[in-house]
Amino acid sequence: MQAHSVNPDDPRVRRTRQLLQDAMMELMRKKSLQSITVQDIARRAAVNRVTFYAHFEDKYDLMDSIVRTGVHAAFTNSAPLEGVPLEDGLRLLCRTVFAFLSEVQDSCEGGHKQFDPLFETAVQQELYAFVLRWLDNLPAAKANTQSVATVISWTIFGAGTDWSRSRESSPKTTVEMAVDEIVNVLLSGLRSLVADKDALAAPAEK
Amino acid sequence: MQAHSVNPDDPRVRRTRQLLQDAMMELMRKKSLQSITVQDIARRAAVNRVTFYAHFEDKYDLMDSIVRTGVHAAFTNSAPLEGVPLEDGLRLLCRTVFAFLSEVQDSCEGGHKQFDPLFETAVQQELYAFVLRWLDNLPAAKANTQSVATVISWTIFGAGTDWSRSRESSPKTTVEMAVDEIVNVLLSGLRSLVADKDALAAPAEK
DNA sequence: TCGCTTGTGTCGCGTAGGCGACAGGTCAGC
DNA sequence: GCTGACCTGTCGCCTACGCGACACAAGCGA
Repeated sequence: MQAHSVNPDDPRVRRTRQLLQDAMMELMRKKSLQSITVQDIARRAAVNRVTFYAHFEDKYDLMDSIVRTGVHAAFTNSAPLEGVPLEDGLRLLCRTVFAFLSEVQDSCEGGHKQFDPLFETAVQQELYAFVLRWLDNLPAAKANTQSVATVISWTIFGAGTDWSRSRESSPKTTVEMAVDEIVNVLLSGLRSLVADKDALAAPAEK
Repeated sequence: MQAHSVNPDDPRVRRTRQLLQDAMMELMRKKSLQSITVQDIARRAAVNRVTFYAHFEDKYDLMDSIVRTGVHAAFTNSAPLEGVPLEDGLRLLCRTVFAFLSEVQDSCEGGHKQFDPLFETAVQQELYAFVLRWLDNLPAAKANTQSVATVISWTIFGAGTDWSRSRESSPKTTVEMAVDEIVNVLLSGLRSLVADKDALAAPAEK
C-alpha cells in the first residue's frame, strides 16, 4: 500500500489514474462490479496490474474515486452557487444531484444497486462537503452549519435515490415536481430547526 | 538523437507516441504545420517536451509517422487483398487511396499542400511497400515485381492527388469514374510492360 | 545597437511505470 | 481428497518519463 507515496501533480500519475477510471467506467456498462477483476481493468487501460495497486487499494477504492470525482465535477461545472439565495441554491443542487444519479443509473448496468453502500457514502460525503462550503460562504453565515449541511445533504441524496429508483417502474413524476417538493420540505423543516432566522433569508445585507 | 533506443513494445512508448500523434492531428485541424511548435504539441499531449525528442526528430518526423501509420491502417483495415484478382485489387487500392487522400484533405486545414514533399514520399513509399508485398504473394508471382510496384504505386498516388485537388474546384468527376479510368490505364499499360503475360491473369492455377 | 522574448535541442537526476516472479487464495472438475 | 486454472497482492530490477537547467538562435521593439 504505497498508494499515497505518489505525487498527484505528476502528469504520468494523472494519466494513469484517468486511464484506470475510464477503463472501469467502460466495464461497468456491461458487467457487474462483482464480476470485474483488477486484471480486466489493467488490461483495458493498457496499464500494468502492479501499477494499479500503486494508486488504488482495490476495485472498490477505484470505484469510490470515480464517484467522488464525478460528483465534484458535476457541482463545480453546473452549480456555481456564489451569492445565490438559499432557495435557488437548493433547487440547483437538487437538479444537479438528480441528474447525476440518473446518469449513473443509465450508464452502470443495473443501476447502482450493486454497490450501494460504497456509492451512498461517497456521494453523500461529497455532497455534504460541498453544501458545508457553500453555507459557510453565505453572507448570513451562522454557527450550526454542520448540522444543517447534514440535513440538507442526506435529504437531497435520499430523495434523489428514491426518485431515480422509482423512475424505472413509474416514470410519471417529473424532475421538477420532485425537486419542488424536496425544496419546500427542506425550507419549512429548516425554518423550525434553525435558531437564527436570518440564515434563511436571501443575502439581504450584502 | 536517442529516438531509436526506446522499446516500441513498451506500453508507455505506445501511449506517448499515440498522445503526440493525436495532439498533432488536432492541431493540424486549425493551424498550419509551419506555425505549430514542438511546445504546442507537447503541451496539448500532456507530455514533456524533452520526451518528444526521445521519439521524433522534429515535428516533420512526427508528421511523417502519422501519415505512414494512417496509410498502413487504411490498407490493412479496408483492403484485404488475399487471393484477389489483379483488376479487383487495383480497384480496391484506388478507392482506399482516394478515400485516404480526401480524408486528409478535409481534416488538415488547407489540405496537404503545405507539407507536400514530406507527404508525397511517405504515402507513395508506404503504398509501394504494400503493393510489392501484394504482388509477391500473388500465385502468379514473377520477377520484376519491384518495377511494376513502382509504376502502380506512383500512378495511383499521383492520380489520387490530382483528383483530390480538383475535387475542390470542380467536384463533378465522381470517385468511381476516376478510379475506372486509372485502373483501365494501368491494366493496358501493364500489358505492354510486362513480359510474362500470366502475371495479369487472375489466379487461375490455384 | 542592445536587450527581451520565444522556440530549439540536450544534459543529469529523481520518480513513475513495466515486467518477471513469487506466495497465497479461491473454485471447478477429475 | 487433489489437481489445474485463475485472481490477488507484493517484491526487485530496469526502462521511460518529468523536470530544472543550460547554450544557442531567430525575431522584435526600445
